[in-house]
Amino acid sequence: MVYRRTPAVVTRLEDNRSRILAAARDLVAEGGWQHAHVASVARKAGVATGTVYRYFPSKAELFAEVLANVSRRERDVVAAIVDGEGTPSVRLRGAVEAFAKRALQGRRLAYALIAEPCEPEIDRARLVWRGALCEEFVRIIEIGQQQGSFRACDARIVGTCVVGAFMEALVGPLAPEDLGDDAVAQALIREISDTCLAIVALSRPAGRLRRIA
Amino acid sequence: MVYRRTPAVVTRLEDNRSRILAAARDLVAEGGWQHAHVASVARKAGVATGTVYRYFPSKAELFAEVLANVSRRERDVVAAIVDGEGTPSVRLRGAVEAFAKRALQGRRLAYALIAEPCEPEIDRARLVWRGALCEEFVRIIEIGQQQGSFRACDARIVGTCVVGAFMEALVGPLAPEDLGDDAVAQALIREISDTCLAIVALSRPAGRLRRIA
Amino acid sequence: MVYRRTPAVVTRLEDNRSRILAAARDLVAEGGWQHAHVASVARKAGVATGTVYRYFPSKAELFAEVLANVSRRERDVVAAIVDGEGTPSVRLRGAVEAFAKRALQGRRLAYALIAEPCEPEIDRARLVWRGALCEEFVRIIEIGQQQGSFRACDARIVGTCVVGAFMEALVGPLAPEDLGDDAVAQALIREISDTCLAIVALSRPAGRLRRIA
Amino acid sequence: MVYRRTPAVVTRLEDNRSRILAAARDLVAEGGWQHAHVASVARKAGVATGTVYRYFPSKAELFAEVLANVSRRERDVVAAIVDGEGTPSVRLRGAVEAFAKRALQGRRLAYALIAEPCEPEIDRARLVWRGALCEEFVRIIEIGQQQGSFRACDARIVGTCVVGAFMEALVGPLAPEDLGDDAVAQALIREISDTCLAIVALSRPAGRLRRIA
DNA sequence: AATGAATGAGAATTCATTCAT
DNA sequence: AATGAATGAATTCTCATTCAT
Repeated sequence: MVYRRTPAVVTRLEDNRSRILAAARDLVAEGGWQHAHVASVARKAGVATGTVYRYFPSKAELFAEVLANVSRRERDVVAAIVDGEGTPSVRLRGAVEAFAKRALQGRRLAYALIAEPCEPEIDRARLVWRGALCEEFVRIIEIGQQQGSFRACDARIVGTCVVGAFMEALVGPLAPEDLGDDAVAQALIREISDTCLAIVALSRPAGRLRRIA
Repeated sequence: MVYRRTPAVVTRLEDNRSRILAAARDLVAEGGWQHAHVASVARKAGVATGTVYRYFPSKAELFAEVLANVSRRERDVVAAIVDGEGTPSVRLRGAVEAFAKRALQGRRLAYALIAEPCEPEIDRARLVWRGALCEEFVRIIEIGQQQGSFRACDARIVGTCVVGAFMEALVGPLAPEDLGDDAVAQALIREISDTCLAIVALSRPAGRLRRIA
Repeated sequence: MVYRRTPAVVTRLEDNRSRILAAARDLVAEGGWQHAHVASVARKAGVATGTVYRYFPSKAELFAEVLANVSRRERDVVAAIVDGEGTPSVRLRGAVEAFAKRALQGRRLAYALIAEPCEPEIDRARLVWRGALCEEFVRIIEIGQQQGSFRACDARIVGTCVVGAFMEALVGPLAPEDLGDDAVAQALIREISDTCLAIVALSRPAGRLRRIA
Repeated sequence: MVYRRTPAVVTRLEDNRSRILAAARDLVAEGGWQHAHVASVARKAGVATGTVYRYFPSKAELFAEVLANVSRRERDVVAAIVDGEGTPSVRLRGAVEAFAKRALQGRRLAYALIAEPCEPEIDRARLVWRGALCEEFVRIIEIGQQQGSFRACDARIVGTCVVGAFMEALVGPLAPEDLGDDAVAQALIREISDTCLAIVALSRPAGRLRRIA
């Protein structure tokens, strides 16, 4: 009882909590939601199953926090770039490439967190963070529009398209699987960031050009 | 044997199989894979659970067929447009808009079939059809490139981006939910098809233009 | 209705009944009771599942009849030998060898009918026919005892032992599997019939001899 | 972890595992494999069905262990006698009688474990232990042959016959059912062991004696 | 008489959550 | 605070039997 406030125990508690979170994250990174059972998490964290429930009220909330932790980090990285130096184009390209590089390092995790839903409650958490990530892209698009670098468009919708485009090409089920070669990965990232820039580029789409001509 | 040829029985046989398929599809359309249990399908189809197994060897094969049926239809619609008349730009825009219109009519179903996985076996079927749909977009991009209407790029990657872009904006978790208003839906579709055209448009990306200039 | 008595239909009925019985027997001969489903029987017999129930009130009664048919034939063969010519020893040996030869021609069937139980109701039928077969061996033992050729013993118990001995060696799970070679089969049958004769031979068992000596 | 060493918990763990095994064994002893369902075992053991799966990965492995436990004990008893004192005849007789006495105490169980198959996986376990038991009888026969006490024969085949003979008379479907009377049981056992000795006795089979004479 | 689709009770197995220790 | 065994509802699949046609 008294111990509760002693740093040692707090550390211990935090230790356990962190280890459970880390174990959960690693499990998702390895096998997606399919194998992310509470018992597996506990085993990997080196605690008893019941202990998981001392720190998290339910499986869903545990994994929602896993998702939030990872997603927040990605969002922050992107946000820092959006708020950084350079033209809107440079920043948009930088944000896409930064996200891509990180996602490619842990694609299974990225896929699970981004695209692979399972329980509705976890899905809700995903929605929040996917929205937060998208928001950053909406922001840079709006900045670009204000500066006259990007074409006029509904930034919210186009931002969603940008996110969809690079995610699908990076971690979607149709994304190339053999990215062991760094050069191949670099080329993929380049192509994707070119594509995302094209989405917001000033020039009118080809279809309209013709019609006008 | 003899009965097989009587229209009444043929109808009846087809009826049940179709009703099971329809029930399965509707269930997915309503609640995603989460609630797509064999027992629910049977109840909704008005048959016994065992009857489901007369027509489908397993739950996975039933839902794989649901997925294939819907997906094939979408793929065929898109393919017809890709093989149709008009400039590559007109055709790409047409394909995107046709898919969008249809997807918006049953977004929950579209989402489940496109993005929401569950059992690995069903997932495999999804992959096939998602790949087939993507292939159509790759094709029109390549046609556009050959005719000089679209920019030089890796058609496969960019095709994936196009698919990701419009799917995310249409049925992804960030897609707008209140599309009851037809005008709003029309505007969304327009914006998405503009965006997809922008992806392949001839003009060089804005980011590079600046740098060069 | 009227047709019922016309020979053609009677033939047809008998035809169907026989085909169902034959199909059932063949199925057991191929895969034991494990795969002896009513639907499989019907398919193999070329009739509808429901038709099986026109001729047999239940699965159990169908297979009980299969069992009875085959077993009766074996019993009759053995009975004929028991009632035939020759010394009791010759007849006992003949009966064992006749049974063995026939059993080896269809060991899966023999095993299923003799040793592999499944449903209690079928088991009851097996009991009857196994008893009938055993009875023939009891008879020949008693004849041998009356003629002073066989040792004094409880013919019923020893008859059971004889049946157990040759069945175990012939179709039991420990029986040799590779009897493709006729010479090997011949040797096995010889050894078994020697053994069965030894069971009833006049000489006192070795254990007693020693003690007396 | 810590608890594991406290006797109370060890007892408890062992208790439940044992109770499940005992319940499974009793269920087989009462009704054979027919009524040996996981749910019944759990009910009889006083635990939830899920608990069974904490201790055994599958129904088949649970019952395979039941079978192995009982069979190993029987095999060991027989092996000890085979490796014990006395002439081969005395030992063979002792082994048969020991097995018989034990088998008569739980005939339904003995029958189920010895003869009544059900699931192929359990069957495989049975085969192993039945073979192990048989092996002991083969061994004593070979010992007897080496010492000149038993007749020349294929020990493997004749060992199988011995096992078949006493099993059939003891627990086979033709074995007498009313063995409540100890005297009757004693007489049965005596007759069976006499018979098994006769199988290996030195004297030439009667059939041959006659012919030669 | 024949058909064979439909039935539905059952059986095995999983896993998030609880709770006595 | 930690443990981890126990729970049991939920889910998929099977197959003997029935019955409308």
